[in-house]
Amino acid sequence: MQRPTIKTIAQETGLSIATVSKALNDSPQVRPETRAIVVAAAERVGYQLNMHGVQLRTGKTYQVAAIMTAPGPKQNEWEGVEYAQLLSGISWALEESPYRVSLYAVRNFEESLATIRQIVSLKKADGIIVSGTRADDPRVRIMQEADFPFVTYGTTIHNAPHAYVDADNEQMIRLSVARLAERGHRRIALINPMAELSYAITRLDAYRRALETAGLAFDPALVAHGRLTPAFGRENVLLMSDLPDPPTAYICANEASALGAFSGFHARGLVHGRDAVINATDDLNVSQYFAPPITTYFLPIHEPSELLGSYILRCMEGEAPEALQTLIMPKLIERSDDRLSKG
Amino acid sequence: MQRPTIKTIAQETGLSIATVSKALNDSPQVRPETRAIVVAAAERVGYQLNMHGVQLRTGKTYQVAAIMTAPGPKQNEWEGVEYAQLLSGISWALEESPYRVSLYAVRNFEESLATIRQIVSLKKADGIIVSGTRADDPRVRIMQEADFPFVTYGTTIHNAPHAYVDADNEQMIRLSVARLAERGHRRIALINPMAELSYAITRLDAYRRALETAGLAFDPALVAHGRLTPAFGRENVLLMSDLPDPPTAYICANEASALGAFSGFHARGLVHGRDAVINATDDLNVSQYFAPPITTYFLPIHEPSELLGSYILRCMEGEAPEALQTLIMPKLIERSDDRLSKG
DNA sequence: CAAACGAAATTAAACGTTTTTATTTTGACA
DNA sequence: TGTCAAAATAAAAACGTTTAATTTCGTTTG
Repeated sequence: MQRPTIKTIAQETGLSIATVSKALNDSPQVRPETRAIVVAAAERVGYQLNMHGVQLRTGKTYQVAAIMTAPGPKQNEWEGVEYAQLLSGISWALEESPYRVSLYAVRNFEESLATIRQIVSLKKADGIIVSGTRADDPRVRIMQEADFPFVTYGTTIHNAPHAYVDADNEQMIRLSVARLAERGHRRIALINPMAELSYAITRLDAYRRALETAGLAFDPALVAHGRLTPAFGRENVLLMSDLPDPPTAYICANEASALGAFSGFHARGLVHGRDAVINATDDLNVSQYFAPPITTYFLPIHEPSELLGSYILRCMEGEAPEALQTLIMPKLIERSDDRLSKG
Repeated sequence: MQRPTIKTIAQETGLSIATVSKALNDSPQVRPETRAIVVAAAERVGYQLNMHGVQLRTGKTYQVAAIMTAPGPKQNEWEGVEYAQLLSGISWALEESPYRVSLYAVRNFEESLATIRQIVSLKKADGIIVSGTRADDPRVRIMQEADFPFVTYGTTIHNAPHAYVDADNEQMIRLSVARLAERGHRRIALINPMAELSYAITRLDAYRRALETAGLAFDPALVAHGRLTPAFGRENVLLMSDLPDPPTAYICANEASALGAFSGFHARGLVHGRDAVINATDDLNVSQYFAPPITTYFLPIHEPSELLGSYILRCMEGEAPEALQTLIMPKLIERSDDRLSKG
């Protein structure tokens, strides 16, 4: 037996396929009694909407493109990004809707740009979710110019507003620096993501201002930008601990780099809490298992990701982007005193 | 201007849409010269195939469903699964093909079963990639009975053969146990994934046989099954180190649980290399940043994932599943001696 | 009571392909 | 030059849906 279509229901009920279609779409043009008959018949024959027909007719794809920038196969370094959680959060937010998440894995920024250009021009999706934004992001410009629905995970400085979700990096760094300064730290290192990323800039700005507020000098030697791998964290601890006036605190942008920082401590014979401390900001919450556990600003990844999903839905429905902007403040989890016990 | 279709090309060339379609699909029914004209015209007008038309006409979806079982939003525990890499590997393998990866995030086994049932019965995809297989896996049975193309990441015991990719868990555990036994360990703990998972069984079997070969007794108290979170690793070190005859070696199924095991060492005052050692088997390769780094069987995730992608392609093309089965042997990376230096 | 109206249904066209069937063209051969 | 088969192209139908245009029919209205 063939899969039932609206034609099947039409025959079944003696109505025309147009009426059936309208009935199933809750059109006001069809009488409630008729609708009931149609719905009953649909139920009876086990009708399921065939998306291909809809897609061809309406031009809608019912796909949300998730652009995922994952490093190429050659790089086996862990970056501590829980893309899985991010993607499932989005996917779950779309669960009740007819939309599906279509994955576009790209290797780098240029590829993501090309991919987005293609999706937009060929309408391969109805909406796009993009992460790893740059301050001035050409991808955002492309989508804005095409009036294409999109949400970014991360902010930008574009003048035209767009939907975004992000952690409140500014506040997080500000409080983080203030807290360490309070505890007597005068040399605070910032392990930051790649310099071109929007949140790297936000964090750096906040860092500089917070230092100023605390009356501390800014030293470029205490700031590092790069891919947030353990290797990067380790490397910078090795480098910075050799400075004449080494840092007594490291603010790592994620837990992967924090883990690497620990490895650097180990290599240099530094003891956490005596020689220096490590703080992290992340969404993985794995740092509670470090030895010792460290203080972290923690943002459960499902929060921003579900928000991304619901925002892209609302965005595709035409809602104004101004209403779809959220900065989430991660929660401070203090796992160590973070005062140096010189002894 | 409208997006060009084959109709546009037909007008442009004066040919019929049928000929254009055939020409573009390399049909032998069309003269090479004609094909050249069509291709040139297509190029000129910037023609791009509209998938919706194809999908409606052919019934093919050009989607590969990737079933991803991610724990619900309530569980923030890291499980050290690099789904991102897995998904991108698959996605890259499909890059040259017309297929896209469509993501189906599910919360648990039951949901994955229901999802697969739906995909199969409603033909929502042309192929399925499923991970986390059970020994006797009802999802596999459903797909087999429906003659639906699929590849599993993980083995099963189904009699009918199917395409799969997996790490060679049997050999890995066998060698791992033998290596530790050689180094004088008589009490070797196995931190295993959830008992119902196929690879848990494979590993347990291999473990028992390897113990026997080494002349060591099997002690159920040294085996734990559960979700491979850091919490699980920690918990089991706390438990097992309290045994009258505690283990001197822990084989952790992934690096997340190994990290947790370290945390357990820390809590109990155990020193790695003196009181006990930790080994891991994983695809993350983050254990080189542990303090101290530990010995690991390492399988770069892009290998199995790209294989999954190419296998599902070949499977959808009708290739026999027997030809699409691979066990990959992870590489041993010795980062510590793993002999106990009692002292 | 006929005309006009409005609600609710139907008809028909369209979305862009592929594919089956029909038709035309071509070239070989008698 | 005419015939015929083979080759190349064209015509038409179909996939499942939505929607604009049209028809039907009962009700209101002047």
